[in-house]
Order: sequence, then C-alpha cells, then structure tokens
Amino acid sequence: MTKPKLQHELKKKRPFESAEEEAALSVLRTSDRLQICFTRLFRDYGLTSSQYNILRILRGEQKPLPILEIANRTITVVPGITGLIDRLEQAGFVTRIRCDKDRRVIYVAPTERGLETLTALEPPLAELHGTLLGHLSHAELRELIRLLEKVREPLNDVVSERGA
Amino acid sequence: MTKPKLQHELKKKRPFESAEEEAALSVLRTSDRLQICFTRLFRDYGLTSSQYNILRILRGEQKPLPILEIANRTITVVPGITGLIDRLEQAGFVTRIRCDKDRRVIYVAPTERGLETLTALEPPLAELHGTLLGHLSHAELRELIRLLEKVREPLNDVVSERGA
DNA sequence: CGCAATTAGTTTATACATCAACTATCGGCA
DNA sequence: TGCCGATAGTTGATGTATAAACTAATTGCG
Repeated sequence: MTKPKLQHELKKKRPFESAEEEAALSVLRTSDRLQICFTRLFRDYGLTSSQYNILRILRGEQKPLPILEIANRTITVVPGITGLIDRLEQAGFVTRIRCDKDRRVIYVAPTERGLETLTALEPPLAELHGTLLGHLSHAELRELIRLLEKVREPLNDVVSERGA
Repeated sequence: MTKPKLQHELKKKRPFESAEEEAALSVLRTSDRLQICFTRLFRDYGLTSSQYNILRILRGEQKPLPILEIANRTITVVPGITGLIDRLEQAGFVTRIRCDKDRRVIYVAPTERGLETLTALEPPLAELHGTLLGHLSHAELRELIRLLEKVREPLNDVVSERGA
C-alpha cells in the first residue's frame, strides 16, 4: 500500500481523515490544474474563462438571452454577471438589446466577432482537451464522468439550483 | 443510451465534442459545486476557503513557514499571497515574524485563535464530507481518486509546479 | 384603479487570482 | 570594498465571486 499521491503533492504531513475528504480535495485540485490550462488558452484570444462560457451559451442558444438567464446557466452569481457582460460588450463580443414588451429585461446576443472568436478557438481547444485527458482510455473517461455525475447528484439540491 | 446528464444540467443544446471535453467540464462543474458548500461552512467560522487552506498548512507544519513557501503549497500565485496573509493577520488567525538571519524572509505562524478555529471546524467539516460524498461506495471513491490522480499526472509538468 | 409583492438588473463593498513592475535584502565576485 | 544578479516580498491594475442593498418595471389583487 503506497501513500496517496495527493498527500505527497500537497506536502501534507498527516494522512487524509477519510476517503471522502481525499476525493473532495482531489476534485478541487484537479479542477484548479485544468482551469489554469484553459485560462491560458482563452487569454490568447482575449477572453477569460467566464467570458468564454457565456459566449458558448449564447452560441448554443441561437437567440438572445436575458442576462439573468445567462447567470443561471453559469456558476456566476447574479450581481457578478453585470460587470461580466459589461466587459464582454466593451470588448465587442456581445451586444445588449432592450426588450420592448418587458422593459426590465435586457437581452444579450453575440456579435459576429464573438462568434468568429469561438470558431477560431475550436481547434486549439479540442487539441488541449486531448493533451490534458488523452492519456485516459475511453472507458476510464466514461467511468470518471459517471462518478462525477454521481457526486453532483445530491449537490443540485443542496446548492439549490439557481434557475432550472 | 440516455443523453449525458451534464449536457442536460447545463441546458446544452449540442452534444459534447468528445469524451475528453465532457470529462473536463465534469471536473470543473463538480469542483464548483463542492466549493460552494465548503465556502459556506468556512464562512460561518470567519474564514474563506483560501484562508482555511493556509491555516491547515501551517498547522500541519508545526513551525512557522516563509510566505512564499505557503504560496507554493496553494494554488495561490505569489502576489496574491500578501493580501491573504494581511487579512488573516488582521483577523487574528496568524502572525508575521521577521527572520533575523535573512531579513528578506517573513515567517508566518498560526495564533492560538487560528488553531482553535481549525479544531472547531473539524467535526462539521467531516460531516460535510460525508454529506457530499457519503453516497459513493468506498470502492467508487477509491476509483474516483485514482482516475483524478491519473488526470493530474501529466498536468504537473504542463503547469510547471511552483515550488516542489 | 391603485398599491403591495415580484422580478430584472445594477451598484457597492470585500475577497481573491493574475500579471507586471517595484523595493529590499542577500550572495558572489572582481 | 563595491557592484551585479538573484531572491523575498509588496504594490498596483484588471477581472471575477459573493452578499447586501438598491432602482425600475411589472404583476396581482382588493
């Protein structure tokens, strides 16, 4: 039985209290590492991870979305979304459109430039996915996805889905 | 064959490009959800996640650590660590100690209050781990840990370990 | 109709990540 | 002895997460 690798990675002196703790820290640590790589790629295209996610959502929808609907689909909390859209608009990736029927609502739509940037990002992003996760077999990836899904299952209640 | 659940969670219109993409997004999404829960618990004790991690490291070490050594063991980038320690010190959880031999170095040590807070956090934290991950079997947890370790394996090179 | 409760979105304030640039100290070396 | 490069840490600027409080428009209901 070898010492857990994460314990060594973190230079942790004490062993983990439980398998649950080790698993939770593994998820957080792995996510941080992956995030660093994606962030770097997006930055080459003038985007942050949050901004990229919003553009992806808008492209997927094919039609303008109200601001709060966008917030619902990201981890972004409501107040944060305003500045996020501000910066995306200022950079020319999206535009705000006031709704005529309900003047409280503000729709957001991607610009040509926003869509082009997404397209340009596709090949390097696919390559990065391969680099980061290509060393796992397809079966391993499926199993990882299944386990993470199972982890999230009760979380959706606990966290109280914003939206949905 | 059912549609992937993450695709539904995200209200994603298009399927994933690849299993690699789905796995990467799964890790990020799961991490975010877990983080929210931990953040809430820590906040009840006047700590943020980053601050808790630093206290944990200091307690594990049993002796004062230089500021940059702390930064090395967290995901925290060097400049960010200053304010983090500032706030921990201001809240009375740690103290700064100048090194006599090398006056560039500043050691950080936990205070009594810092250690007490960690101790108080132990039971509720263990309980939270159980709540969040207790529905996975021990074998599933081990497998999840193994797969995430495998994911991180090449990442340590790519990200160029700060420290170690 | 008219007012209260809701809803969409913004503002404000604190905390953190990140990069670039800076200060202060140390070590080596001519 | 005195300077040069390396190292420890901080400062400043931008972007984002989060909570609380706020504005503006809409809806529901007597």
